[in-house]
Amino acid sequence: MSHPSTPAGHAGAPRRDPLDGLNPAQRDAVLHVDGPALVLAGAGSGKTRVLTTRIARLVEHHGVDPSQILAVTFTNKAAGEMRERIARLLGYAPVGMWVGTFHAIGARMLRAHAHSVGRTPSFTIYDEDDTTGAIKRLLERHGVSPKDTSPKSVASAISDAKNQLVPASEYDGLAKDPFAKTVSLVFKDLEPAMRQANAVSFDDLLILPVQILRENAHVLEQYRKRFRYILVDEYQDTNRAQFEFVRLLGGESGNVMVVGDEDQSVYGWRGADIRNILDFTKTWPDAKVVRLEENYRSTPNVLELANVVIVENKERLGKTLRATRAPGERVSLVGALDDRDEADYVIEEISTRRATEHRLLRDFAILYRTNAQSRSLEEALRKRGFPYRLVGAVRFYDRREIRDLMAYLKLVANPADNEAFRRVVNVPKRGIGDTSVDMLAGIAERERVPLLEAARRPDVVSSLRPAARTALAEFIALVDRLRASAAEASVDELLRDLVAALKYGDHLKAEGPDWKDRELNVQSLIDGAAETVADEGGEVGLTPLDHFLQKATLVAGVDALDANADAVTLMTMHNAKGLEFPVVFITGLEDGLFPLARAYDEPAQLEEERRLFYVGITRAEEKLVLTHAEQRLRNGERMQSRPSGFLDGIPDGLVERRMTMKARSSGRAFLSDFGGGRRGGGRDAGSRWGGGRRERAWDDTDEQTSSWTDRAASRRPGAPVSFPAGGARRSTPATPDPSEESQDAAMLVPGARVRHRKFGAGTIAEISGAGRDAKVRIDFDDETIGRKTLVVAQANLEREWD
DNA sequence: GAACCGACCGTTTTT
DNA sequence: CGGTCGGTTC
Repeated sequence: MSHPSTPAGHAGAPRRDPLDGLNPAQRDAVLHVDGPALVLAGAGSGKTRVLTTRIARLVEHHGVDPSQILAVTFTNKAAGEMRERIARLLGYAPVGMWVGTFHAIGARMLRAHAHSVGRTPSFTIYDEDDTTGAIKRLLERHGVSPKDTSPKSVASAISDAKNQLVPASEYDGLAKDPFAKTVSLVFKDLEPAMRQANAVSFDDLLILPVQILRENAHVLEQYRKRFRYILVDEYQDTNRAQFEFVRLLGGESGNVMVVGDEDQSVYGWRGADIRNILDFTKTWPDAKVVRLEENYRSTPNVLELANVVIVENKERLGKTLRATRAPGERVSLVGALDDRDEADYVIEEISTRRATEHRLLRDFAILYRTNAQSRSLEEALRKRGFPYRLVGAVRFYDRREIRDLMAYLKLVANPADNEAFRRVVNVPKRGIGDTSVDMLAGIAERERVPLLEAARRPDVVSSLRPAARTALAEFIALVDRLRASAAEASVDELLRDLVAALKYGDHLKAEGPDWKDRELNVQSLIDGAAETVADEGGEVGLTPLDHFLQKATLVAGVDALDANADAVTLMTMHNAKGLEFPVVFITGLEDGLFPLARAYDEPAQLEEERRLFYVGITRAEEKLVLTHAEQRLRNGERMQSRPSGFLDGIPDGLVERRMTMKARSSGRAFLSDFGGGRRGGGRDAGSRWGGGRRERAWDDTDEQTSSWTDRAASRRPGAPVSFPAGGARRSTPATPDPSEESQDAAMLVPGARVRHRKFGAGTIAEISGAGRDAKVRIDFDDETIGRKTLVVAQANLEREWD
């Protein structure tokens, strides 16, 4: 591969020494050759440069064959960038090196050993929906209604177990409460069912390779020999299974270099275990530890804020970012009236800065905690006519038309894929509804064959209506025909064939007015397929279709991010990890939203939220703007909010506080107070803004929230305000029905007997908070349930009179 | 079996 | 508010 545009590609021209310009710590890490190493890399400290330079050195100076290197990244996009940078350093693209996400690498390994876990190399990767669907079917088989045990919660319980490498057999022993028992039931059935469908889940991509490595000494030996050097990026986000994978492959030599930042660990909810990085030196006691603390990305102002924020956390190895750049603008903290006002402010600010600072739209990123927040921002951008790219919310591959066509392809690649079969057997409508599919499923289960096989049986066919009979025959014929051509045809050819045979265009037109967009999506799918065929994965014995499906299933939202487009970027802070922008807005800094309300209970969760804030802050190169709104539309309901607790510890002078025009003219007491700095006065006694220090329990804040809400309500009669208490999940007029309120209030007394839909009867032990955040601790009569803390507004409790 | 309608529900983050 | 699911009707 030649790189005519990169200086490194010029033959003969002396390449700059890659070690030039590295600071001592970076150099230390780069020059490390054998043995384990932990690189604690603060945000913006040049860790990618360290990783790529080290790999290039291993190849160039230590005679390591590229095929002996395994590099794991967090996203496919990061993998692509790493490849590119290594190629640039070397002056050529290395062959045989494995660079990819854990999932992609796991999939690749699994293809090679599919037989040993009862799959063929053409196995399907079930996405979350597919896996949940399969679980739903198993629940039904056990006569469990998906109503009282949601398949999703079972799926996530199983996923948690898998990520911690707890097998079904072991889980069974641990299952105590009724829910866990149900989970266990399904868990045991899941692997056989997945085998039968020749499918694996996302989690399986991690745990099956681990299983293979554990159970086959020779395979393990083979991979250990092959991967002499292992590098793992974003190590703080690895889970137990990934840890074990690395540990196994690392072997005794332990040529494992992990790079991470415990302050940026934000995937605990997905099973990531921050201990992996905190305890790395326990696993490898002789590991070399390098700290990269010099930050090349952000101005001192931004960094100082980042440090102030993160220092509140306890679970840290501890490091402090040191600025290398010249001081820039101060960080702004802006109070807005509501989410629309906030959005308008942000877009206006972008507009101004673009004009006065000659910035491109792609220099701006707007970050938020939850995807739902993108809406008002998008609206404001559209109003202005600013192009934007939205990362993550609805992935391309999640669109219905794409999923349908992909399901056809999956079924073609893997005729045992029952989830795919169910999805498309009646798309477009061909008269094969639920009853027919249920009948098929019954036979398939009895005969232990996939649905598609069952559909071929004569007894099945004869019991269908004539119309359905021919329709089913045609469907099978189509799948068979595509399957025959899949061995040779390219994926885009297959897709074109499929779309024509289904008259898919007509189908889309019949489905609704947005068919033009959807048709365009189909076209991009075909175009994308045409491109994918071109880049070769280097695996043997697989069809282009297999390659395509695997890649498509494992793409993430960020992977699609086009760095060249001149557009404002909108995304969650999770998605922003690893990215940087000259100007960054972090929006929605309000209690209950960021940090999310549910994080209050658990200190660990609150720390994770704070780390997420830290990630957001450190995305900014030159200018950071933090915003919050007084009220916000959430679930179609107006919510009153107060500024995030994260803002409390920020000293005056570090940020410049402002308000939008609307917020100022609305003249709220707390906002003017807020704008004037952190003096006492004008506020309720005990207000956080009244100068209290940071070390305060979170529990005592609820009361203030509600008292403030009440005050606001009384100040502006008639204003729609979300009201406290007892499952009142709607906008309530400022004068709520008193009977309703008192009833609810009467219920919330310690000692009162209540009944919960799922947990049964119990006694209230304790009450905390008020309003929407009110929580009750209940001792349930059922001992297997025991004591639980529930949010009143969600628990739907009934008073039990006895 | 399909189209329509209303109830419900849920909202963190993603490979 | 918006999407999904289940039930009802044709």
